[in-house]
Amino acid sequence: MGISERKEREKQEMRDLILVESTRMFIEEGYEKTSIRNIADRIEYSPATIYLYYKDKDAILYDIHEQGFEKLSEKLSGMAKIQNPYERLLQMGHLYLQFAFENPEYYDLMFIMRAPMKKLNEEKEWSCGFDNYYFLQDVVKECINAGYLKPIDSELASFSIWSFMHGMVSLAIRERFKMYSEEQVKQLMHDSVRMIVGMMAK
Amino acid sequence: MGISERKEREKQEMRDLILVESTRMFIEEGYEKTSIRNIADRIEYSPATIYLYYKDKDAILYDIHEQGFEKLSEKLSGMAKIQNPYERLLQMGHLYLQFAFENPEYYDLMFIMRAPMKKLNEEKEWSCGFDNYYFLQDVVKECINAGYLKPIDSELASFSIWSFMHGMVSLAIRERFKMYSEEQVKQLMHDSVRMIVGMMAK
DNA sequence: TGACTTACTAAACAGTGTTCATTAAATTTA
DNA sequence: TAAATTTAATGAACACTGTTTAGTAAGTCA
Repeated sequence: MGISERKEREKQEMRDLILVESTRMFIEEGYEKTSIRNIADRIEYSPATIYLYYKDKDAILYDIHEQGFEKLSEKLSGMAKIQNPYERLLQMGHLYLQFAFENPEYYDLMFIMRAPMKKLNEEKEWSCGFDNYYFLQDVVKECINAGYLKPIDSELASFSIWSFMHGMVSLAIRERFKMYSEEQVKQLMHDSVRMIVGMMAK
Repeated sequence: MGISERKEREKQEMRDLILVESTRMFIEEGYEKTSIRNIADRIEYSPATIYLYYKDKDAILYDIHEQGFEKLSEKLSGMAKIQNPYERLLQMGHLYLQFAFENPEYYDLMFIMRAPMKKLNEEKEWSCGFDNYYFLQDVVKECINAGYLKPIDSELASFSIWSFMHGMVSLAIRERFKMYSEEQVKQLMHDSVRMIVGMMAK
């Protein structure tokens, strides 16, 4: 029976088509213009068809948000080769900022918007978020064990570092740094990473 | 001419009525249920009437967001009596967290949501935001001058502290701390403030 | 070929922010 | 006081939104 397999394949292709075009619209045209009807127009199907492949709009946003985490992981992978864990931690900070500036819409979806989180309140846990957080914790632990950072609680340190990084990025993305120019904000952010991590260093 | 003054007064009263009831709905019923039509129902006027007193929905949200800053200022005023600037800075941090936990909807509007910022892209500057930031800067400067904090750049330090505080709060409000219970998050936050400010101390 | 299943959609529902012509009331002018 | 004018308020519409459902057309199977 090759037919049912072809159908399965076609169903997956349709889901992909919706996801790819939704993502493109979300990134290129912004959240405002990404409505179910606009997506339907783009893929040349009726709005109702989308609901045969995705439960609701939040489910699409959840999948896009997951893709964002894949992109972030790619970005951070360029950091694994650094031997010194303290240098790795610093680089991780700078790459996080770079990711946020290069993909503000993804970042918004991943860490600020409410919509994608609604999906997992009922079903699954937020594994893509957990993975990155535990990854940070491991680097911090390594830094402490190797004596690069003060002997602080690694969980508390990771919590603080992530909060701090996210604070800078989200204030920038949601336009709360109006007292500074964009250039100033970028400069302050990178200086800030050096200062905060520097203060944790022995 | 008492008539034009009475009219002026009535106009202001109507604006107040809209603002008070919008705020009540926003805080009690949440953002979802605060639509122009719902507000109109509540004040027993037609939706179109609201547009005679507010340019658009964002203008209402801007005024509510300003009220939030007043509430925050009140909260922080309970900190002025502390003589020691380092203790004052620490207390400021804890009060900021307390404000956010007691008024998450206000906090969201003040520092996360895009809507209220749209209004001031054309007209004025974000003075209520500026005031609080400069206030923090002053406390930090005082701490440095009095020798409680390391001789770091006060602007960079304030930038970092605010970012860090906001990061914790906004990750909590937008439900990104799913790896912790609510109690754990609160504990981590307050511990975190002590640790970060502690590391800036001499 | 006829029965059944699947894929798709037009149309509707209930909601949103916003605008505008019209009405009714208050105020000013003659 | 009566007429003219200004002001305040609204019903109804516009152009959207996410979502559901009944109905159609095409593909698959017996």
